[in-house]
Amino acid sequence: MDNQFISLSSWPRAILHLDADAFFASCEQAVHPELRGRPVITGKERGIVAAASYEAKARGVQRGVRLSDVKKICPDAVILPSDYETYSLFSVRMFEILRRFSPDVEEYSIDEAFVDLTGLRRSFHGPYEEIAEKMQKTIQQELGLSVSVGVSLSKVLAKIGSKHRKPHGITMIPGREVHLFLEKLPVEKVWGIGPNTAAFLNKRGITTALQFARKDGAFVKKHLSKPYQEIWNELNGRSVYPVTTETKNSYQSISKAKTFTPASSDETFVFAQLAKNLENACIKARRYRLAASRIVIFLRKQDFTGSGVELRLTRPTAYPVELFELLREGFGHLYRPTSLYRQTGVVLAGLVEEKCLQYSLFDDTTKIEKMAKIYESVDRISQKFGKHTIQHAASLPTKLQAQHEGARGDIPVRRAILFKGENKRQRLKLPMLHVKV
DNA sequence: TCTGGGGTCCTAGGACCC
DNA sequence: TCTGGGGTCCTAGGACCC
Repeated sequence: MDNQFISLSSWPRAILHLDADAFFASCEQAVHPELRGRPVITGKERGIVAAASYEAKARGVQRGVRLSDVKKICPDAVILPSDYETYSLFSVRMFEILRRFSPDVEEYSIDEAFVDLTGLRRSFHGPYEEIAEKMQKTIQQELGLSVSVGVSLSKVLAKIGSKHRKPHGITMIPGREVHLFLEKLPVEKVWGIGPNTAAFLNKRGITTALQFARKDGAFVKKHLSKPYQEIWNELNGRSVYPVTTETKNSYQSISKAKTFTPASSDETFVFAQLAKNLENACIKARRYRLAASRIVIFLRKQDFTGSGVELRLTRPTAYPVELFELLREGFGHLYRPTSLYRQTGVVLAGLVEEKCLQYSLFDDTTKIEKMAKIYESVDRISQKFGKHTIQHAASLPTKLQAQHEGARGDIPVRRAILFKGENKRQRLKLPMLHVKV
């Protein structure tokens, strides 16, 4: 019989995955009742569809489509800019509702969560399916949002469940039925298996999730790395990914990028965009009390090709004033007056906790402390009166030159640019410059 | 398939030390 | 000077995710 999916290694878990349906568009419809029943699209600021309500999807609108094309397919669509602050509020409230049912809630993304339901039937006096129904209903009633839910033995299986029927579905995948879901599922649809691994598996005759799950452990161990061995276990009903309740409080890297239209070759303007990204990234870093020891900056042209540089700092920092000179230098290596640019970006990497910072003998500690105080005030004021109430002059194009000259000689980061690297190329899809200083 | 603006983790190989 | 065995840290690159 096909009961090999019943977990043998430990007490079977009941993991629930919840995924909000057309989340951004649904939030808009919840806030603006007059939009209910109408095709709603968000992403106006970017010129492409970020999210489409089911009414819009029914008319053939898909994510990523250009808004100019949307108007042809669906002339009556309501097109709105994305309002992340509102969506975040809905998100927080949705997670709060889930915590009424179980303390083990993992906030996986703005519109997705995992909940460990194991053992809750007793206190709930009913089957897991009823818990899922009650959650779905509560979220609908209190927030006006539709969600889809999957419940199974592991996170990977629960995800397959929540995707199985959308919108507003509830899909239970008990151990004895796992194979029925996996046999119809192409292996590349499994969470964590991307095009590359799928191509590899296909070459070995594995095209469905079931074929992968049924492959023997020796094969998996021999040909695949740890993440895929874990997925293989999860598909077989052995839960190896825990539901983690801690909310994120640190980062490995922080990046900010912004695309602008029309493209520009104006040096002052493009640099101002870059400086603004740096400021935003630093604001976020300071909020988490982090400082960067490496910075990647990049420029992209109209066809999205472009180039980047990596800058290494002699001392980690999250204060833009210490970095503008470097930024200028790095920018100088990338910028070509004859190119039209569409995007600039900054990545703060090598992040370390502020409290772990050690100053070397050469650092002017009183100066650094002074700067810390200034930025504390800046951050406080920004919080109170909105972002960019206070801004560095370098990100204001007109004042750029004056500020830059004025700042020179006053910058306490002692030097820093290093260079280089083919690295980040893949992730950013950019060639990195080699700059020796 | 990419769009776009975020992120993560894993692995192999080199540098350096004993 | 070379050989060898072992450990640790760092980096670049790869693959995926929402």
